[in-house]
Amino acid sequence: MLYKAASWKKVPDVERERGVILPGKGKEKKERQKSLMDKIVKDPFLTDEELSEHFGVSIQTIRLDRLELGIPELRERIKSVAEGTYAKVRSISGKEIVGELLDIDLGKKGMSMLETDDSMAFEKTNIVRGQFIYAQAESLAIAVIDADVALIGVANIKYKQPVRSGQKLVAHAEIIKRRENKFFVWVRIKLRMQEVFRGKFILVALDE
Amino acid sequence: MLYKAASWKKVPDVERERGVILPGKGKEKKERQKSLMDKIVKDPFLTDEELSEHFGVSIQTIRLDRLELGIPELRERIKSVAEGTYAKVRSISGKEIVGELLDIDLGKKGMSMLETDDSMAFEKTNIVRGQFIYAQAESLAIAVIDADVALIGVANIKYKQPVRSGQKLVAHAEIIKRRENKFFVWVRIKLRMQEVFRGKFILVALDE
DNA sequence: CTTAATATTAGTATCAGGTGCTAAATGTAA
DNA sequence: TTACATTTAGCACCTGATACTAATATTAAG
Repeated sequence: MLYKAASWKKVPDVERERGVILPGKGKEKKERQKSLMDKIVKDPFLTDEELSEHFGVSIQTIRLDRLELGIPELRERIKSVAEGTYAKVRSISGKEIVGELLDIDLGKKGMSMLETDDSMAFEKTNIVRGQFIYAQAESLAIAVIDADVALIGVANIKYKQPVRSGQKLVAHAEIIKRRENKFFVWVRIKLRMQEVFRGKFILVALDE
Repeated sequence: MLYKAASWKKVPDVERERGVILPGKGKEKKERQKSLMDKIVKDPFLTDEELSEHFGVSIQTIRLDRLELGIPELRERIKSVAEGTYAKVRSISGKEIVGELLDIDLGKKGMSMLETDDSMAFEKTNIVRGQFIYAQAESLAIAVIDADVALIGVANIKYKQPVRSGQKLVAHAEIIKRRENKFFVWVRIKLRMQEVFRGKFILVALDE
């Protein structure tokens, strides 16, 4: 789920729910509230006004519903999305290196560090998903190439050990060969002394 | 960079800068503004009030500085962080299949579709980054395995054609061999009739 | 010292998107 | 008809701003 309802604290004391008799309209209300929760989870950027138009009820009703459901106001929702994803984006964003660039010698070699966390791992086992390790390796490989844009042509990779969330991964990349616009890069990722990933990338630089 | 200054549009016409004579205090101002930009880039969640306290100037001065630097207000900054990352997280989130699961025959084969967008691509060229294509392939490969958790052991992959943002990718995965807890999975990703990715994964199922 | 320009601070009106409260209107089932 | 749930309305207030005007330093140069 993108927008965790569970993270909304301070659900207010809603005395209304005590009511023994639930008149007919209760169904409409319940359905609307269910649908409302759904809609906001899918798109937390909706204002009460937009929601009231969508459901054909007044703004006040939407506010009551949010109160009963413990859904915070728009700004808090946006903030929670921003805060919740701020760290993740740092490590997976296509814009930059996945992980932190520790050292780089353009055209030769580079080094990066990735601090893994729960968001990158399987929930049950805390084992970090391969795609994040791959992304660290790929982005470092691209970074060491001294060219504007580089694409992966071929990759040969091997995961040697599972990585648990919370562990710090250090990646080393080295350009071992170059033929015209083709770069051959080796990337090794270590967890302390142990190698957990090894990959050979062939990258193609595009010049425009 | 986490928080793109470049994405802040509508830099206002600041006539002040025309001034020929720049008195002494100009240095303090410039330094403060540089530092201000830095601070906001590092932490976009700071209000004008907090910033004014930090720099020991009035809120108005902070506002003037923001105006001159083209930095939007707090709420817009938070929103931009949230919006900018919302799509990315959805498509790369470890929780689910990257792309949409179209068909699955557990233990045999599966099919998924990924609609690429700008957030997955290089800005200059619109070419989709390999890690997203890889993530689609990997997650589908894991999905077809009829086991709780599977890890990638080895992967042999090849990107055959660049993919532009906006294009729809259809991935087919097929288990071709199984030896105990090791699964051999082929994944092919096509863009219409053309194959853009081909990979062989060896997955290891973990049972606890 | 005076002047002109810059830099800073102050104050007011206004806005969006709410909260929190009270009160009234509108169902609806018994 | 009544009791209760549900919905709507209205108002004061809040935060973090914008937009604007005006006053007050600060400072370099004549």
